[in-house]
Amino acid sequence: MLRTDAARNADAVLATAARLLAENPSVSMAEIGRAAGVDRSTVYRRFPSRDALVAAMFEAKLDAAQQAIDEARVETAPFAVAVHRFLEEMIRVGRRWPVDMSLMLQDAPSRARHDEQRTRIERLVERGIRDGDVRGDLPTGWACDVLLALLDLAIHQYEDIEPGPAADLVMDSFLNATATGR
Amino acid sequence: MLRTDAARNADAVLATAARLLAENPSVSMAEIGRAAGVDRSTVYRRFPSRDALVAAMFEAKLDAAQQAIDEARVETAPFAVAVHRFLEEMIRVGRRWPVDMSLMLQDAPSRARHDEQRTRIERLVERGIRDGDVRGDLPTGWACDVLLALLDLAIHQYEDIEPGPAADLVMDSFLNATATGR
DNA sequence: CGAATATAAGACACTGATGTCGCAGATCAT
DNA sequence: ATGATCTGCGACATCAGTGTCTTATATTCG
Repeated sequence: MLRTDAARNADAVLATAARLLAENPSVSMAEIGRAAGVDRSTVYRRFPSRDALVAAMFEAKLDAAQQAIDEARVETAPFAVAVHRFLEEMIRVGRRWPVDMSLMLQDAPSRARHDEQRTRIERLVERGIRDGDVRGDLPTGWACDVLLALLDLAIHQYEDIEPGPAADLVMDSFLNATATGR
Repeated sequence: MLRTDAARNADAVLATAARLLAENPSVSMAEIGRAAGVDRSTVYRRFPSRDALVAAMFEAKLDAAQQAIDEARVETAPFAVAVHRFLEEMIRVGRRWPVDMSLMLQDAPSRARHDEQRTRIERLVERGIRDGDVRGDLPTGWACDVLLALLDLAIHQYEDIEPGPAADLVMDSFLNATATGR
């Protein structure tokens, strides 16, 4: 078990890494450590390599995303409710872990988790199509991609809007963008 | 004046750099050269430094974008026509130069050009709001950001859709997402 | 308090990328 | 064809980042 100060440092390093890597994917371990208020050697003590740090950070983000999707009950809640809960929680997650998942290139285990989470959202949107809430005459995946693109927008470029209202906004644009005629 | 083979090599290096940098912002000069079919020293012969190569590549992309915006007559053509022409041409530009403009961080002159181009699109969307084609009750810039986010989607994730139909799709989602009630 | 654990600081070897140079041979233009 | 230009190849110095190690000091916690 980690001592409390050591655990606090490890958390700070992870959060700082997410923040710096979001802006510059090739930040050095020294810079991450400095920004987190610890020495470079301390970073290496907790994470044996740069890759290990990056992987751990993605795991932390994936954990948070997992919880958000689970709590949104995307498989069982009514469509609109599920989408909105997913959006609001994911806006929080995305802002706490601003790093983009596309940096996680061929990290097999993390990629599998990420793909699985994405699949659950795809299924949610497909349910929206079956229920008549979303148009079905669009290219496969388009509605889902639009939803996620709008989500990214709300996360990174409208940070002054609180998660709740931001989710409202994304939801509104998404439903209109992919609305059925009825 | 450059000899024709030298010019062809320079073009290949620029295009290859855009492609590789899009996937990995820290590709080496050697890798870019190899992918472009020339030696590392040839890359350095044409571009005195890595930064110079990256800057030249962004300039090439900005030139193409400039032409697309000019030809779309975004200030004078009817709103829907201007938007569609802009989208279709920018899809071509974005696919030929897949690198993301956010990598161009503090390159002052290029950034100014980019900001200027973006401002012209913002003004186009504002005209759409004045004309009643786009809702005006959204946060400032939201409609424009949605348009550009959908454009990025069409450029990078639906490459099998031709520029024309892809522009139709983006246009449709954009107009619905930001539609006025009327 | 005192033992266990965490830390900063510095030295070190290693690697890979950058940028420069010279040269022999290939390629283009006229 | 022949002079000018371009190229690949290899060598080289330089630099920054990685990862390892040791040591002396600081912090936590029982």
